[in-house]
Amino acid sequence: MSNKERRRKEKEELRQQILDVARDIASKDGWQNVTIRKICEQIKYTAPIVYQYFESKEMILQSLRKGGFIQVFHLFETVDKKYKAPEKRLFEYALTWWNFAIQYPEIYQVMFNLQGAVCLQNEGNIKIHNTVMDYYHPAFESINQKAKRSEVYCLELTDNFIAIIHGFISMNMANKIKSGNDRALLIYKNSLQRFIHSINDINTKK
Amino acid sequence: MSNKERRRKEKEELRQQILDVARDIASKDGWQNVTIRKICEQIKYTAPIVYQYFESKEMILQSLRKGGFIQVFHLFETVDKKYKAPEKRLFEYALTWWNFAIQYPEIYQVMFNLQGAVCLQNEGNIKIHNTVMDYYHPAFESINQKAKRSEVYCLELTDNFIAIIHGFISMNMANKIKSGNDRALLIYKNSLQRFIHSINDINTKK
DNA sequence: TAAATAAGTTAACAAAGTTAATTAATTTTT
DNA sequence: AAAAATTAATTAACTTTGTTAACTTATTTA
Repeated sequence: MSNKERRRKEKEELRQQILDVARDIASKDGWQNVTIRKICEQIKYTAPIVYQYFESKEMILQSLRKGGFIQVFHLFETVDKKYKAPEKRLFEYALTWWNFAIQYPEIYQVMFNLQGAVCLQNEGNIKIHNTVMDYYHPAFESINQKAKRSEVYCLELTDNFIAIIHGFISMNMANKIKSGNDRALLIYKNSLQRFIHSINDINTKK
Repeated sequence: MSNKERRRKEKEELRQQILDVARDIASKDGWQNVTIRKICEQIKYTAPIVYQYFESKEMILQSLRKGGFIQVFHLFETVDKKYKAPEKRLFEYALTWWNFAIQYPEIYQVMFNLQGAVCLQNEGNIKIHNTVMDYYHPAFESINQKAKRSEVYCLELTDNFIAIIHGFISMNMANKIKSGNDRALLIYKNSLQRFIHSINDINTKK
């Protein structure tokens, strides 16, 4: 019966391989160039095999998206363990996010429908974001602790925080940071500091 | 000879019609569903005709992108005429941008490779952004006037400004604003205020 | 060993972008 | 005004893509 076990493992591995190859092609040639047949070329099988593992091409992307969110979530947890001060945490969430996007741009693209990575399924169906992982939460908590204001207002700050992060990252991804690519991270950090600082001000002035 | 004139005009009109129909389909069904054949169905011609007007499908998108940048640029000029105070201008640029994205999401998508509008041609070839129109400039000027710091630092603030704008808009476009869609604009405005405010602080504290 | 199941391949479809060949319409030239 | 040349448009066809159906080959089960 370890035969069956082995089979299951092999299938699991092939599934993973499909995901890996898709990523690999995306990272080399962009998501437009990820095709079922190219994937199959690399996994040494013919095209219909893929459909034993994924209902459709879109499901491959979706799986990668989900994996991306889970991974970021775990990175956030690590930050939570390592840092306690809310402003430090906020800063580190943002750095984590940035690093993730730099390290795995293809995944970031598929997570946010950027640069030709189209995967509509969960526009509207935001379950993945809201239930599987709520990537807002850690940031929200920290802003909550720091701003000491109404929940509504903290939610607003959180949206603001996310917008800065996502804005910078996607601008950087599209090469639209004018200050130059080498300075991009520095500028990002300064902007974060400025934002976190502005929460302080609001607080102290109150 | 007014025959030739008329012909030229007709051609110009058909070209424009192709662009309009492409937009129309994108706005109704998303960019994934914009196909040459569907465009032709609506302009009452067969597919190869399109290639007399556009080298490729990508060129259609590119033309729309360019048009989008030019339009935003003109809107910025209007703001410049209407408002003189740098902080007011900054605020109005951002509102202009937001309104544009709300009014023409398809165009915004094609301008920034969002939501499946893929048009790579000018990744790298940033000429359209830099020479045809330099959408950074109006914001940059105002930040310059307001912050009264080194050029490098102002450029940095500009990047920050743009990141907030683009971050909010694309988050909103992807329905990721947690505070709720109706509150999105309000939150956006507050965030802008917070940013503009933070420039002030830096200034006065110096 | 025969029957049932699983795994994989080949063949084929439809839709998409694109190009070539061909026909229809118009303009130009004689 | 008729023939030649040019322009406009269509049909046919090619390639690539996602996807499915039909078929073949292996493997497991009885």
